[in-house]
This record gives sequence, structure tokens and C-alpha cells, in this order.
Amino acid sequence: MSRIEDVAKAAGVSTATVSRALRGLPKVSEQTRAKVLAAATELEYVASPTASSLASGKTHVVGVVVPYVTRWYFAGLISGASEVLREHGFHVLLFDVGDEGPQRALLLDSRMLFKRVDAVLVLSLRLHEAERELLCRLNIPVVTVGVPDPNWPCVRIDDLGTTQQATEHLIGLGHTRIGYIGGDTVPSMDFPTPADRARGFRDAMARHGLDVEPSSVVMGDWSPLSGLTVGLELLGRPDRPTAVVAASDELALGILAAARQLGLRVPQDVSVVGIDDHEMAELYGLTTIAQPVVEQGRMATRLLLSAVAGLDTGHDVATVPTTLVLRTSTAPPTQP
Amino acid sequence: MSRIEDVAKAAGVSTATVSRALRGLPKVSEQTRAKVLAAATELEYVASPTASSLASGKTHVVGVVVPYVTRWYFAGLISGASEVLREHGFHVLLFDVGDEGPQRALLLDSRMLFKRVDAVLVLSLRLHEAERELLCRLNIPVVTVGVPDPNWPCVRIDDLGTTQQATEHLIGLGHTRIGYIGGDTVPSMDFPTPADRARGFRDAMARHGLDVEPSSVVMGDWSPLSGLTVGLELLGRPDRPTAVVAASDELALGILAAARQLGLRVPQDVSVVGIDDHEMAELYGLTTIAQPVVEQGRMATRLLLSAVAGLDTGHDVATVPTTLVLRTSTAPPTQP
DNA sequence: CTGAAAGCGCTTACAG
DNA sequence: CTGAAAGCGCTTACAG
Repeated sequence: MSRIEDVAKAAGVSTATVSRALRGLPKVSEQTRAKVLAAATELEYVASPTASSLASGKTHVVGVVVPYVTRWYFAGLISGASEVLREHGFHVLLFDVGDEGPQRALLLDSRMLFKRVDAVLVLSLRLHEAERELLCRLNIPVVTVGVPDPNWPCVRIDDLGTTQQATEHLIGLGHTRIGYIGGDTVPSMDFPTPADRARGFRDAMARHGLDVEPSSVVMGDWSPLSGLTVGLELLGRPDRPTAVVAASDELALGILAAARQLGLRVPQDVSVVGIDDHEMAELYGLTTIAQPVVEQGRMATRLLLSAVAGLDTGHDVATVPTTLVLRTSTAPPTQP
Repeated sequence: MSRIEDVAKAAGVSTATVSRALRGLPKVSEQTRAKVLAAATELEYVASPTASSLASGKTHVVGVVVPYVTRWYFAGLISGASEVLREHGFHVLLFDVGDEGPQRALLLDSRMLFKRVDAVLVLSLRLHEAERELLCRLNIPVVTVGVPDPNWPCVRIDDLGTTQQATEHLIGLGHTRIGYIGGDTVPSMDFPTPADRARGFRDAMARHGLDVEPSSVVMGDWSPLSGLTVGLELLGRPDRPTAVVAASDELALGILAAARQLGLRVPQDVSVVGIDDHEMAELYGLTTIAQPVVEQGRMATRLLLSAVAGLDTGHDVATVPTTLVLRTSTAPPTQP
């Protein structure tokens, strides 16, 4: 492949001029620019990204760090981020690091990111303290999604609000015995989403003077199958609740399956409401609190690119709104 | 951050020796290596990836090109590929290019990949002729998944075999009026999966002397929602089939939803079999032909890395086996 | 086993 | 508006 010097010779100018002309920098005469473009096209010249990165210090690559690519939420975030990055001529270096605790320490180490990316997008990942320090010392823009961090801006939804809204929807329909299926078997301080959603449920119940029976709050691991398991447990009891709030649609779909297995009709025998508006929610008529996942990926990326461009983006938390989507899985209780 | 020269000075050796020692190259005395390692650790030295790429011509980055990250199948492939690449010290540059026809031409252009990656993984993407040429001219290893290409090795399943196997399962149960829901509204020669799967169904029917009524073969777009739509159409008729083969589990889940809406019991009134073994298949008791998606991502990546290492991997198509997973969505027809 | 030096292919002040 | 030259930070024959 041809190098910048070949183009310079062909156009009869210096390599500096070729560099300026091809990047659209000002202070190049139209005539010269045309000559250079013609030569570059003729020679099928493409600048070597490694060489220009070394010289300029810019890679035009953004690191995108996720715990899983296979979960609906993360795939949506990646999709939104990738779209905006591509529009702006940036590339995506994907780090699918897993969510394992200590053993991940080595995965996100300095050699992975150092000098390799211009900025980092951290998608709903509970960072270890060492990782947080590392990211700080990289001294490049960082934006997080889902999990606020004092060091950087964050885009997220109001987790507390989602389950509040879901719970109040059920209360508004007349339910009083309401169960909750959460998404974390091992509550941890550094990943607030599960705790926040659980608290949203309890807050709403308390505000309306309703009791929460300890046995009607159960925990899964966010997957549909665990929703089935804990759903069977919760709905299999004689004193089962008349309605259930699930911390995610994937859990809620598991609960719908559990209801079906137990011969319970939805919504006549039990109402179910989820969080997310997953692709499958519409299929199963699941009432849910919709969150704009792809759009959160886009927003975070726009913020990140502003920071790359030198703008001060602060450390604010941007909270995007969620909306109640009414379908057929919720209705007033039949025996009030 | 410190440069190689700082380490060289601190260790009292040349930069060439630092480079060799740190990369574990032979012909460095243990004593020297120890000195260098100590100095590097002390200075927290990390080699600049751009500088070493420019000097060596190797980036240790692999381009992973997909049409979508949000579909189950692609997320699984990415996950498997990413895992193997990380184990071998390679990075993932993700290209989420979309599946739009002509307008994608510009997306996968030479500047995206040229000198940026050591190899490319093409995940179930119908390449345009221009893209194919471009990839060839890059002169780096390429492996495809799902769609065979004469230029490169491919990892895939036997698409024909999946629907054959699914159809023969239904025939074995005694069904004779069997419908088919395919995954492509616009059949195209360059993406053989939809056509192969449809043919597998027809072949199996023909082999057993069974008729395929034209009206019992309908097409969706792979999504669960389109499965619902065409499922309502297919199962809503008085002469509906007693069993349905779906080209994917996502379509099959839509059909299950259609059956439910129509008040049909599964499997008593209609049997349904899918392809994939999607996460949700187990939840809904869907009988299916399982394909190992993550493993296909891993296999293709191992093949790619062999080629990067200089081994001749040929242009073979590796076909990985699929297996029938029996659940509760299929049974003998009630009125034979 | 080790070092001096060229080279990878750009970009960027600096000078004009 | 344009060019000569230094520099980005490594790796790699080559020589010893």
C-alpha cells in the first residue's frame, strides 16, 4: 500500500501538505488540495492509523467495557454507543470482562487501555477500587452508564422510581397483597440498582400504608429461568399475593411462565408488572416500566465525545425518564 | 508515563535489550532480564501499543464484524470470540455495521480496517462484492461464521439438517399436516441460511411422501413479533396444520404466543418445534434443535488465531453438530 | 548475549 | 500557503 510520501511525490508537494490537505485542515489552497486529493485517490492512499496515532497521540478509539454482551440491556447499550461512535469516526474497542469478582482484577489492567483509547465508556459495571484508580490515572474522559461514580458523569434511569411507579400502578388497581421479585441474591453496596429497585417497592408500599410480608419478597439473578424458579415459590403458596412487581422483564417473563405452570390466569388470578420493556414483553402482553436502553448508550457516548473534544462535562448524573406501558398482564384483583 | 528509554537508563542497558527482555524473547541473560523487569515495575512502564504496532506491523487487534449486536445469536458469537481473543492477548475491535443493503457499502470501507487489525472475523454477514474484495486485498486472515465464502474458512451449522431433523421429529410423532415459518421475507442468494432451512423442511416432507400445502409455508423476519403475526395467520385457519416447524426459536416463541391468543393448547392442539435453543426456549418448554452459538464463536476465533500465527488453515467449512432437545411443545397429533 | 542505528509512517511546531 | 526537520516510542536486522 502507498505511503504519504508516495502521495507527496505524485502531487509534487511535501508530506506535511498532504497531511493537512487530506485531513481538511485550513490554510491549504484549493488548488493544492485538489492535486493532493487526486493523487491520494489515484494511489488508493489510506493513512496508517498506528502511525498517525503515534504522531498525534489520538487513537480515535473508545474503549467500551461491559460485564456481558449477551444480556439484552448491555447489547442495547453497546448498539447505541457504537452507532454514535461510528457517526463521529470513532472505533469501538470492546472489553467483555465478565462480572466475576476478584478474578477480574487482572482483566481490566493498565495494558489493556493505556495509550490504546481516547476515552472509556463503562457500562453498568461495578468497578473494583483498583480499576477505578487505574481509570483515573489514565487521565482520559470516562462516562458511566447505570452506576453513578463520583469521578465521572453518568447516564442512568431512576431505579428507585421504576419500581415505585410499578408498585403504585398495582396499588391504583386495588391490590394490597403485592409481592416483589428482585434481581440480586447477593446484595452489594457497589451495585446500587438491585437495592434501589427493592427500595422503590418498599417505599411505595409504605407510603400507602400497605404491609410487605417478608415471605413475599424473593430474589433471583435477573435471568428468566430464575424468575421461573422463584415465581413458582412465590405463587405456589396458598397465601400468594394478588400481584407481583418484578425487578426486570426477564424476571417477569419467568413469573408468567410460573403462573402458567401453576394454572393461574394472568391477570385474573395474578397481575404481573416488569421493568425494561424487553423485546419479548410485548409478545406476552407484559405491563412494564419502559427504559430507553439504546438511547442511554447514545447519550452517554455523546457526553463522552464532548469530553474528548475538550468540553467540560462535569460529574453530573443524567437521569432519563421511564414510562409505564400498559398491557394485559395487570388488572384489578378479582377478590378484593 | 515512562518510556522505554527511561527503563533502559534505570536498568543500565539499551532500549533494544529492554524490548527483548520484556517480551520474553530468548538470548537475554537471566540477570539482565531481572534487572529490566525490576526497573520496568518500578517505573510502572507499559509499552505504547501504537508505537510497537508501527514498528512491528502487528496490532494484536482483531476486527469483529456483525450486522447486529442485539440479536441473541450474534451476542453469543461475540461473547465466544471475545473470550478466546482475550485469552490470547488480543483485543476486539467491534464493527456493528447493520444489515442494510446498499447504504452499508461505505461503512465497511478500507479505512476502517486497514493497518488497524491483524485479522477479521465476519459473523454471519452477507458481504457485498466490494467488501469481499476489500477484505481480500487487506491480505490478512479472515474467518467467517454462518455464511460460507470461497475465499476463507467458515464455521457454521448444517442449516439444511436442522429443519430436516425438526421436521422428521414431527413426522415420527405421526404428524402429516405440518406448517413452516421461515425467517426471510426477501430471499437472497447471498445469505443461504433462510433458503437452506426452508429446503430442509421440504426435503424431509418429500422424503416421507408428505404434501406441503403452499398456504402452510409463511415468512417472518426472525423476530418474535413477526412470529406472532404469521403464527396468527397460519394457526387461525380452519385447516390449520397440526404441527409447525419454525426457522428459529425467536419465531417459535411468537408462534406459541399466537397459539395462546387463539386458545389453542400446545402440544395437544398444535405442536411447535424451533431451531437454536434460545435462553427462553427452556422457559416455555419449547422443543428445539440446539446449536452451540458461543462455541462457534470460539472455534472460529481459534481458527483465525492459527492463521495469524502463520498456520495454513485452508478454506474449509467446519460444520458443528446440532442436537434435538425434547421438551413439552411437541407430541403426537390428537386426531390422526 | 548486547548495543547502535535505522526505520515504521505519520503530525506538528517552526520558519519562511 | 508551504516545506524541512524533529519527534512520537517502539522493534529489528546487523554487527560485535
